Amino acid sequence: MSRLDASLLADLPPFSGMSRDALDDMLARAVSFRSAKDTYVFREGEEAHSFFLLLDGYVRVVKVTPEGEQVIVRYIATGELLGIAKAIGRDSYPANAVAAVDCVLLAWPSNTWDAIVAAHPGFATNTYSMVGSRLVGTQDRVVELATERVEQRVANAILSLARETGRKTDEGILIDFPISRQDISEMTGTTLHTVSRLLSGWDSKGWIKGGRQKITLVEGHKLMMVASARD
Amino acid sequence: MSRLDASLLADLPPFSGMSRDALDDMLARAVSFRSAKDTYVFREGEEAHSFFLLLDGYVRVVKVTPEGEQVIVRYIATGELLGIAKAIGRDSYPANAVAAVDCVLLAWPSNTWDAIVAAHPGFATNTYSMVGSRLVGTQDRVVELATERVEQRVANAILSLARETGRKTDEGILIDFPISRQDISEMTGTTLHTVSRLLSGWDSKGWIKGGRQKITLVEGHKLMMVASARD
DNA sequence: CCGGATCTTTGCATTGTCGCAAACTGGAGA
DNA sequence: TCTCCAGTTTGCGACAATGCAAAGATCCGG
Repeated sequence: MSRLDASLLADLPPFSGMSRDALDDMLARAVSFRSAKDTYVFREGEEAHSFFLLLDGYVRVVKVTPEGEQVIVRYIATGELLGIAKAIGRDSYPANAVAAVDCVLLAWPSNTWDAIVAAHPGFATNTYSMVGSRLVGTQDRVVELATERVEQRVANAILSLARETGRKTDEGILIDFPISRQDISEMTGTTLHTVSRLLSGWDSKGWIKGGRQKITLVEGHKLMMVASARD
Repeated sequence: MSRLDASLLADLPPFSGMSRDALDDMLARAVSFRSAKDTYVFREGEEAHSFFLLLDGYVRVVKVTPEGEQVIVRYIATGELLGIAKAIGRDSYPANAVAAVDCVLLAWPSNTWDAIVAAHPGFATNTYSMVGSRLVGTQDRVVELATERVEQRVANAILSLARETGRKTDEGILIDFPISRQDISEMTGTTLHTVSRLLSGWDSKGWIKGGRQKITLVEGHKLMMVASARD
């Protein structure tokens, strides 16, 4: 396994404002590991033994209903924390985390949380404000689901994915991990059929470029019009 | 204004595990005030000058969309904290807070947050785990909106309200603040018409007892059947 | 390079929910 | 007590979105 260096962490939001020594200390307490595409990083209900930093890749956070329907709660991008149940006073994970691509992660045992927070108050502050952002973001999602139509929600989902995880190509902004119509439907509370109809419509207008588990945003402003249209 | 005693706080979740001296200290930093029914405790976007404890009453947390539609994010019950923007690294409130009935609150200036947290780590821990619960609860709400039908969501909303704020009467469990069909629709992402149809249907079956801004849950298990019906 | 699994597209019938309109009702204030 | 108004109920037509079904496209492994 390769040596890890504090400079890997220095630029990541969870560690902003922390000294090099502090980063070394954090790193010394962590274990690095890989998670292959489509394998679980952790599962809902499982005891929260660790919390994680995603060093490379993308992770899907998924909830499953009693009826077996899946809902994608969020995507975790490279550089973000996940599984921080202990930080919010829970001792089991509230959702499943699945690698959307081959991933590299750092793991800290949950029982080191208190010591880490005590030693690195800046890390604690960063983490709590991230939790706050997620709460606010999730509330916005509730508002969206409660008030907008499917078409608008799907447009918003694609715009968000492009913004947060987009990679520039010569055709437009490509969502840089495999994402199916089914995934989009699980993000927006609809069916893969409806998503497919919408995307193929936008594709034929040249606003996006679709493909198998692939979406390229070509004309973002057109989708923004769709997302905010009164009707 | 009446004298406040630390015993008022001792039994409330935000202060659990804190010493009498600590409670006195918290209380000494706070200001008590009243908020009449339908007045704002704070508004979305406003600078988060204070955070609050609801000593008596109920507060509605509401978001408004650009199109002017309202969404009720949550109800705050007696004994809960609200407006803790500073705790999660925000300097403005992310939603509106409106008194659902005449309320009594305590307010702490936001700039005392750091000092309070430093002096009372137990309070900080309690607060962060409350934020965590709200995040998990809000995520569950996303799952519900994404997968369940209106009928189930309305049933769930009533069951939750009855559980969290219900008062036992001879007819059943009464939601003990004025709540309109419109309010229920703004909690569940539907229209007051649809809510009215559902409630009057359940009323005629004897499962609930409706009234003007009033709902009494009579046969909770029947609503639970509705809430979890496959179809 | 072929076969099969997976993902996507599309047509059609069905329906849950909305939007509009109008009538009804109960309670607060004059 | 009467009046008025906010809140509630209900009918009906419209439509967005679903569910089902089948065909088409794309990729991966042998």
